[in-house]
Amino acid sequence: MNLKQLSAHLGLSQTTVSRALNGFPEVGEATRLRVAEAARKHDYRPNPSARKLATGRAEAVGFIFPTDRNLLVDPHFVEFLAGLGEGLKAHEMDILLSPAPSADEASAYRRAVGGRRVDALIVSGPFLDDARIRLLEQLGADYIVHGRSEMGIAHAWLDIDNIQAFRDATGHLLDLGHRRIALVNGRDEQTFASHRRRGYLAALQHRGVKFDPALVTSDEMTDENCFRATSRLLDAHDPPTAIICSSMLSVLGCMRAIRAAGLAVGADVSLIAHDDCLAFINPAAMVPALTTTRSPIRDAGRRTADLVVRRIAGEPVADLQELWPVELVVRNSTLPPPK
Amino acid sequence: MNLKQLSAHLGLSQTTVSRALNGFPEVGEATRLRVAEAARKHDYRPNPSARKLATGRAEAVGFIFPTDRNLLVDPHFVEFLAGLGEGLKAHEMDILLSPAPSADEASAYRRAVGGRRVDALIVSGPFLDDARIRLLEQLGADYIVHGRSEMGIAHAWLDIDNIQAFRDATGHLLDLGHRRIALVNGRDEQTFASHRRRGYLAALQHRGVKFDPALVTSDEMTDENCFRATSRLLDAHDPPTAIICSSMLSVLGCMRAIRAAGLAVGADVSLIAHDDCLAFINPAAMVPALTTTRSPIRDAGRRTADLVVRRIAGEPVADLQELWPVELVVRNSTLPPPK
DNA sequence: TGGCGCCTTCAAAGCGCTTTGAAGGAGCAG
DNA sequence: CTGCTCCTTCAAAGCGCTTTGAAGGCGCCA
Repeated sequence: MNLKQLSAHLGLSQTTVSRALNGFPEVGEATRLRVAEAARKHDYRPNPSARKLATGRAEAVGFIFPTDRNLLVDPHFVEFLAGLGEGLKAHEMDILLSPAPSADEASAYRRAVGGRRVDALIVSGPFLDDARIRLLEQLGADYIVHGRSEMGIAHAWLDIDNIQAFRDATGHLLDLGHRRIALVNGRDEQTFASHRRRGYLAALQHRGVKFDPALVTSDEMTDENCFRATSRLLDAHDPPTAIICSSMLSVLGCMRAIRAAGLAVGADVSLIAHDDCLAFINPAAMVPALTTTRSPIRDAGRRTADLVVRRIAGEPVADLQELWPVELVVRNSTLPPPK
Repeated sequence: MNLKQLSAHLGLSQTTVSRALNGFPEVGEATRLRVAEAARKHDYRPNPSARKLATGRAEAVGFIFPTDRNLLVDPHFVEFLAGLGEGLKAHEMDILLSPAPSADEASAYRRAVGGRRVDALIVSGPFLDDARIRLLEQLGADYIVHGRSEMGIAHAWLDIDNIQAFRDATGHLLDLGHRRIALVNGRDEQTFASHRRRGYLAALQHRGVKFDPALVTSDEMTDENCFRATSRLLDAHDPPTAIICSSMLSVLGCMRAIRAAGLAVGADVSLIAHDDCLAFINPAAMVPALTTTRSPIRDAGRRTADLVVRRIAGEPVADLQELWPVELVVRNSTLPPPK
């Protein structure tokens, strides 16, 4: 059943039916009801390709994900995408997924934009200086960043306040009496890692605690890397009494390392991780229950859908920048340092 | 730059240019070269919506993923999708992602099919009796299953040989002298779990080892569930000396439970897990290195792309069924049982 | 030289929708 | 009853591509 058939069936023109269905004001109320009823009865669905061709919009948002980099963040992507999809559904938009190896990333972006397959793109896991953003800007494409970059290009973004989050986490540990606090962080080029480091430093400075560079590690956030980093930290001659880890997925590596060193999480070494609320990993159910900085990444995805729709509608990027506060959830893994 | 402009520029008709670009035989070789050259020079890319409208194809494959079920499998989806995307790119097809809560799943499938947004759908993580397959069959849609169902409906599928895999794993443990072998498995309704159980049983039977139902658990494969299941198993009066776990992601829970019971992985309790080769979790790097049954899920995704394209082209489902053997990789977590 | 067939190219008709510009009809003031 | 406005509906022109059916040009054979 297409528009032509439907309108013939109704004895109306395609124009009127189309307008009735799309909520234009110049259609009589009685007519609109008749049309809506008939459309439902015949399960009429406009052909998306035809609509796209006529309107020039793609009715889809592109998400290009690296297949060989940021390996750990995969689950985060999924959770974010779940939210994004939920949010986009309300706008009848789809997600177009293009996996691409990082070497090919640029061409994947070009293909998506040049091929008019999408109306906008989502940039995820941004770097302080991000080549993708530069490229999209140059191509004149609409996009929105989950996170932020700091390269002097104003863009639409939605980010959590990583600085505040890690300032609070560090502050909490300082309150408990810790002075040797380690930060097991992501790569420095990534904005989130940089911000977390800044928050950590700000808290130390605020309390006048001297910063020891040996207590900060930065690397791809894998379970293995965190295990090693933690082992090294604990083996040092003046080991930390508390550790803040940038990811729930890799904090398991920290916990293993703490136990492998014959220490107890909480009693001997306090532990905090950032929790994006991945569905399959629950800090409250760990032993001991883990103190976290918490911000559901799925909510961010859902909200990003709204922002991207507004961006496509032409809202200026300056109005499309949101910073979300992060909650500190204190559980049992943070205790005063041992005497 | 569109077809009209390009053909005007070349002094040719749209027909000829279109055919030249799409490799039809009735175009002179010289003309074809001229056209290809001009297309490249002007970076001409056909408008996908227009092409879709004209051909009636969507040039996209749909993937509907549950946002509230199978929580653990998210990372598997990503890895599979990475492969699928790689494979589809060669055919200039896209992946259309629709997250949907399981309650809404049917409507998501209907929307994808009825809305002609996709040419085919991928069904992932199938159940022995799967409502999605029933629905797609009823809608007359093309689809391919990653895994299999067993409901008397012939469908296209690509699956790994879970029966063989777990028969081999169990056989390996029996060879080492184990007799109390536990299986920490997924939910029984899922085909992969059912097959693994079958393989496990077949190996026991083959060696004449009596099956003890108390040694088999089946539940959603989360880290937490596996931790609990393993703890319970080890607490029982006649605990297993070996455990086979259905997932790399949750085997960490098993390892924690083994250690929490004061036992050593390998020396006290042998451990095998199935490894889908997720990028961020590496059995060889664990301590001890984990024995696994191994089959890269990304390869499966890549191959599925080919199968789905062939399905769309009209190949009968009977020709589109592939069973992949699974490799047993013996590492350090499987040793003879303690005396 | 005429006629046949093949190779190449073309004009034009869709594909199913949106949207412009215009027309029909009802209601009201003059 | 006429003329005007406003409300509703319509016919038709795209959107950019594919594909059908037809025609032009050429070599070849008789």
